[in-house]
Amino acid sequence: MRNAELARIFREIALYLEMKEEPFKPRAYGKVAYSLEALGEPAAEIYKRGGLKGLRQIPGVGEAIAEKIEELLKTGRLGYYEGLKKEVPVDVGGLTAIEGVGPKSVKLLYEQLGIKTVADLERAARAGKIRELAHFGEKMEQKILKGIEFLKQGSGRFPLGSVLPLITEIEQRLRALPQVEEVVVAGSTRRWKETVGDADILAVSRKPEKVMEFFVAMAEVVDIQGRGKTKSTVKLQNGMDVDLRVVPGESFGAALNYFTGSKDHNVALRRIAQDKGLKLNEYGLFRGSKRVAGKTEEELYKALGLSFIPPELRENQGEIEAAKKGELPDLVGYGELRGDLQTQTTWTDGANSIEEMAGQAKRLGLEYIAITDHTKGLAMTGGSDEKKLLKQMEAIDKISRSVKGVKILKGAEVNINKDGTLDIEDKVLAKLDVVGIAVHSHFNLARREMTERIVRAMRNPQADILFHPTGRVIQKREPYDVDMDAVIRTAKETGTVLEIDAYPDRLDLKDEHVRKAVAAGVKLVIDSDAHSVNHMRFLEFGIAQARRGWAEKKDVINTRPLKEFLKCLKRA
DNA sequence: GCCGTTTTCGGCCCGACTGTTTTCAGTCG
Repeated sequence: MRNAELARIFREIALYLEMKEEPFKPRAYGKVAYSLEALGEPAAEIYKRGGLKGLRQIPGVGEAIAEKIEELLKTGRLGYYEGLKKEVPVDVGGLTAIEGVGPKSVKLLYEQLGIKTVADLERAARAGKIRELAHFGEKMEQKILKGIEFLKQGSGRFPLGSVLPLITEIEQRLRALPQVEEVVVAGSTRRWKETVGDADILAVSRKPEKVMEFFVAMAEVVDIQGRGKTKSTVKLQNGMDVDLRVVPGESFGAALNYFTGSKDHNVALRRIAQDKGLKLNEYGLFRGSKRVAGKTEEELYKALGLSFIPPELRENQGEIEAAKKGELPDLVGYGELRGDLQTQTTWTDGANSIEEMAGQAKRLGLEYIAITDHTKGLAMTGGSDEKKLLKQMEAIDKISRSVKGVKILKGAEVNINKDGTLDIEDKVLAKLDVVGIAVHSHFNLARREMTERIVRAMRNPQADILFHPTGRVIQKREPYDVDMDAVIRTAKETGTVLEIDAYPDRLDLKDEHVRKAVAAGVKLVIDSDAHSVNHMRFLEFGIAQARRGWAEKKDVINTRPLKEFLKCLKRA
């Protein structure tokens, strides 16, 4: 059973317990669901290796839940869950996914009208039966129907790269208002999460009504889900929700902190405040009614006895403990990259020439760029064979004579064959400055076969960098089934560099892999995987990904000057 | 049901907005 399925079951249990008004237990189950989703490896693997004791290492898993996971893994069923389901046999997950419908409503709808599914609810609402219930009314009935409509459109989460331009535009519009003193995008966008469910924008203003008026009237708004003096939520044409919160200046730091999250991080901070006899909310840190901090995030963390925690780390994954001890990593900074090691040109499937890509690198302030077109295994892109590759090397030499201010490195994105060999002869690879290797075919090999294939390729003395190591495309393609611990071990053993692919749909390695690689002392590069000059701006997404994996400047070798960078490669 | 450099028992984050109510419960983030 996969983690996502385990998580779904525990989340449903939490909802059932909430229906029964059980105190505290719902939180415990909900937390475990979240924790399972965030887990780097299958719980089944953990159980196989470490049994019940292993499971209890998972955050939020104690004796009782460990046994429940065991039962699910062994039998595929859970008696406790089935018992709850029998009491109130409804699609609680589906029903509570409707905006405005929670577990209490689900219970009432079932008891009063026998509603079990979203389809039942839609029928009842259309028939005007909802408004007749106590605590419901005509407005709730309409809200439910609207919620079901939105659900059918299936919006969900968005890759950050696909919505960031719009979010930034809204931010700029708000900033231009005369009533607005300050605007910041907070939430998962500020934490640079791979995908965002909604956008959270924070503004400082003494006239919040005017700001709200403008916000809910924007052209992209298709629905106003909430509108108050200080907080409003709208849904945009593309299905994304945007929250705007307006606070006074003296609360800005506390509000920014609260609104940036993550939720778990916030809860942990509030616990620390409690322990110190303080209270933390979005208006500040208070001792009694006296505000002791809140204007800036810096003073807030300081008052809690913590060093400042960069937003990318705020996931309650050990950053608070590290901040307490003053042991936070000195994260690699935006703008610290000196080179880009994966770019494609018109020689294969890129949109721009070698000269144009080099020119863009220079404009972006880079010192070097590797041209890494595909090789012959990827026939559809016109991938290079040995002959074409040698010809491209000559072309680069020629171009280099006229292009000043940026060094063009000769490279390739070499295909890893099914058996782990490479599709270009070693003696030709040896002539290149940088050799990247990557899987582009046979994505569905079994875990062991895929792992052996990639490990074998990494052992090739010509293979400098493993490009996009797991091959996932966010919301489109699952990662290949590869044992990343083995890949990280092999990288360390062989001196192979692992790539963080900055392309916003890839962001591969994932944050947790980056963190493991960094802990193992593996060298990393951050590349744009650009197929046009415009894509080279994606590098900042890769830097964000590295930061979310706790990477420092020293871990990322393309922060170094060219000569030093080249010395870090295996073949140097 | 989980968790612990104040705790192995006694705690468990905090507030805005909505809709339905005449003072609050439910939902959401």
